[in-house]
Amino acid sequence: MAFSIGELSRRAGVKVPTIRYYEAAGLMPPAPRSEGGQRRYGREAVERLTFIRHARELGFEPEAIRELLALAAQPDQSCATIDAIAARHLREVERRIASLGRLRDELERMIGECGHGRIGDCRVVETLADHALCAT
Amino acid sequence: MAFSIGELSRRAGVKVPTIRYYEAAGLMPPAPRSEGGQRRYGREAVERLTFIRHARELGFEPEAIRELLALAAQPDQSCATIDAIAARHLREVERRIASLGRLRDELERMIGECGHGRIGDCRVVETLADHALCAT
DNA sequence: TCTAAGATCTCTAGCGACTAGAGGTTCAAG
DNA sequence: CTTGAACCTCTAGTCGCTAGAGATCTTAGA
Repeated sequence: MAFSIGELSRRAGVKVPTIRYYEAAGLMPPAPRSEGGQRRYGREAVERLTFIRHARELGFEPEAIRELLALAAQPDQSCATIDAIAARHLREVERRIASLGRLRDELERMIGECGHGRIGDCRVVETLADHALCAT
Repeated sequence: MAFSIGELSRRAGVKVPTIRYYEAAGLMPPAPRSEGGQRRYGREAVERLTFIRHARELGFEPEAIRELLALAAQPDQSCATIDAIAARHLREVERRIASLGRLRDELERMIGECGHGRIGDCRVVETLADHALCAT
């Protein structure tokens, strides 16, 4: 039921010192301690930590992650507050999906042309250089 | 035609010191200089720099960006080489799109429930905590 | 043509987010 | 019990920027 930081590290795929760092940075709550002062974790810690890792890999900054985590905790905030925050993140997420979609199409096109025996010209730079993708 | 680093900064939305840092880090090529030793840029620099910024915002590490830029430069490498690199990036991009798609759906659901006058429970953490999303 | 304000130059130092020891304590399998 | 792996805190280092300091270049206006 309660396991060590090493076990949490293995389950969530996050290095031990990084977990301690996240605690110090306020992304993870202070873990309860054993008699001897070692951190003990439960199932929720794995979920929270895995979420943090995925969100980081997707390019979200700690501040944005903090806000998403707060959304999840939602300590009886008003509907309007939650709605505004969620809507803002939704727009950002949609922008990213659009950008990645273009990059995907371009990579697929290149690979497709490769299959037909010729080296297609690569336009990945042009694909993601589009200013329409900028945050406004 | 040839403009300054400040102008490039404005056009690409990247801070001046960051541009110099990218040059030192090898993400941007060494810029040609004016008589007095100031950097001068052309249109391609804006595209390349904007690409780098977008890719960074999407969570790609400098090493991955370097590889994508190399793909774009493609100095007559074999089709197989290009294909392998592009395919690897394609898989990664598809993983990200899938993750972001889930997050989008979850945010939409929350906002939808909000519109119906109640505070929906937030499952964004569970949404991105899924281990199936991990790089394998 | 000259000049002065604003850009740019290099260099060093700082910050955020980790990451890697050092030196000491706790845990748990045998 | 013991003992070795895992954990603790603390300091210091790396990476990707970011912010000065002090000197030089550029350029618009007199």
